[in-house]
Amino acid sequence: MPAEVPPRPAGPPRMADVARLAGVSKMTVSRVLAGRDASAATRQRVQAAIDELGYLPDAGAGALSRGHSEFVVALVPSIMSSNFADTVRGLGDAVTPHGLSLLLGDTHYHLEEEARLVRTLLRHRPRGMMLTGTAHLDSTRHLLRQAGVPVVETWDVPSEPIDQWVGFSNAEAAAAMVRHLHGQGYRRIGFIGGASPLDHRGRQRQSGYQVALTALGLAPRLVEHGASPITMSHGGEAVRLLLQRYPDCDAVLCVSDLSAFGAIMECHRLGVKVPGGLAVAGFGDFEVSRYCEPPITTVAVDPYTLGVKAGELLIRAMQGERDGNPRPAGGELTGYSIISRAST
Amino acid sequence: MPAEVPPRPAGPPRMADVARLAGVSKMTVSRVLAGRDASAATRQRVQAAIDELGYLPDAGAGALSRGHSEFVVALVPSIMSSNFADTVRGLGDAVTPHGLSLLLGDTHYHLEEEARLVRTLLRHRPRGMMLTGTAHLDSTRHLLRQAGVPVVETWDVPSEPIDQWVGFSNAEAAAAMVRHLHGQGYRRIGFIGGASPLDHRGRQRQSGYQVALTALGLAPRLVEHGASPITMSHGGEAVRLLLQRYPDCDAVLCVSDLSAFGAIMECHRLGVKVPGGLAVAGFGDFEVSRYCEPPITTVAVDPYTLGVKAGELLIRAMQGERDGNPRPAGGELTGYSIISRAST
DNA sequence: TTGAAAGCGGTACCAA
DNA sequence: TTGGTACCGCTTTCAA
Repeated sequence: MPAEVPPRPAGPPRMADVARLAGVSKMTVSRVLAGRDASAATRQRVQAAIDELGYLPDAGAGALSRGHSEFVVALVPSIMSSNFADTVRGLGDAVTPHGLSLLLGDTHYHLEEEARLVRTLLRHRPRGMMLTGTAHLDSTRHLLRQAGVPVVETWDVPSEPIDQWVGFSNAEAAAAMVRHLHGQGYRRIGFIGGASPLDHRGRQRQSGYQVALTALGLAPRLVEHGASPITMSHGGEAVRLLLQRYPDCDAVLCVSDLSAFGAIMECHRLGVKVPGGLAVAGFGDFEVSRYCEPPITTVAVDPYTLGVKAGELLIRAMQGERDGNPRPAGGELTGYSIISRAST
Repeated sequence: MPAEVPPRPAGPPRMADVARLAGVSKMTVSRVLAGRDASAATRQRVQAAIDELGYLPDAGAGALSRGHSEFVVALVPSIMSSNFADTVRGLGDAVTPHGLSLLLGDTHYHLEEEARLVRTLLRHRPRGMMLTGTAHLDSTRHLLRQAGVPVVETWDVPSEPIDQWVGFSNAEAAAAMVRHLHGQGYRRIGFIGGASPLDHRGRQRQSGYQVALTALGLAPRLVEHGASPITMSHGGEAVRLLLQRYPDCDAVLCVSDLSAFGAIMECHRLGVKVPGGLAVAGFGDFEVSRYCEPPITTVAVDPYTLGVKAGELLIRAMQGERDGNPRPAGGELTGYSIISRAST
């Protein structure tokens, strides 16, 4: 068989192919695609050519020419956490209608990995970037500021914001739960958290617990156990340690609903009644807390809306850049609410 | 204040800036970045300039010039499902070490949305694409085949594969669970599934249940309730319906561990003993099934490894393209296992 | 080992 | 309303 001479190096059809088939210039094709001025007849011919060839404009080439991409970055500590997944979903729902696509990065709760991902993903010149949490390496902050890309930090209140933010105070929310338990009559309130210093939100919750407890004149009963992400099994193991070290505990606040659930299940096995023997409260309002037995008292924080709001802030920042307006600084404090259920 | 004349239209530093600062040509910078031939002295000067300017190469421009991008697409029905999130994590862990970034799409269990996402994300000329499930619109298949991008379908066994695949037979796995229940002595086995025809894997599990039941000479007891994604509350509601319609049920297989958990919690409330009054089995081996009381008998399918394998198949296909080898067709059947716990 | 020129696939700008 | 040209930032190719 004789070597065929390929007319073109194969690959998907280009705008030039469409132009040729429609008998117009590339520019006219470009205009039709952008929905700009073109006669009805031309528009139709071009559209026919596009359909026939199955032409899809190259987003990268367009971005290079236009000067900006169509990406928004979402960085989460763990996509496996339904909480963060929900925030990503909210972000997606907010930005995809604007023609933007989501670049996802999972930092695995490592600030170094976060820095690496920021570097890598910044190379794609995203229109905006959502970060989870407010603890970042200096190099990350520096990179982000220098890149000038709109940033939204979420899930916490930054003491030193990179740009915009939307979140709530994990410390205050945990403190509110402590006061709630105190209001219910509990006095020997323990805390089950993770052992990892990297889980900044977990540390904040723990510190809120300690501050509130001290304010009430009570003594802390603390168990730090398990690496992030905190799981149900961590909760089960931690509650054993708690009951061992502090047998007089009448209530415990867990750093996450996952560990609260694990703790309650372990209590079942140990023959400890919940809430009679030990009241158990969680954090995050996971689905499991609503449906388990007993349902778990928790702090609800609405992760989906957090993501939606982050997306809206990014969109607004993008529009501001287009219109030459200064970036709207500051952030938004979102609420949390104590949901009292049968576990306390 | 006199109008300043901007030397450049601002923006991040370009390769030309690095070249100027280092006193070399763009090409030399490009070579240093690619780790190709360059004298040690030059290499050092260039690196110094890169560091000083904080230069990050533009990935889009590079992709345009090189002829291929650095993206892999992950399409899931719902990022909120810890199962699919785990697969995305596996895919990420497999491809990011190769310098690739994840473009995420959430189809919300809609084939039309999937088609839309495939269109949009194909415009970024990804190196590979992971799809969840094997049910797709014809237009989606057509688009993908025409684009010639390596595709891996996951979480099921395609009867008409688009390209490669890695998964297991949801029908067979459900049938195996039915046989397991039968082996435990149960004879009046019900099934709780979703009402949505869009959840193809759910339908497959249901059909596997029916086939196995028929083979055993037993009569089906079916409840279809709730839209995808199936939640814990769906399970609770469905089990009420089941016990109402088929009060003689001695066991039930749920389409997901989530609904199994919801069903068990509802049984607690109804005063139905599990497994004494009703044995409950799930599907998916979610964390909650391991730690709840009683622990749930389920089908384990290892979603993380599914993602890793999908990533490896894509990487291999990419390498094959580079080396001019034909795309390795076919797929990989992954295992599942019945995990017997106290709920049955 | 290094550099100059061309071109990847689009869009902005200006002219017709 | 349409087309030509330059150029976005990088890599490939070829020559020095």
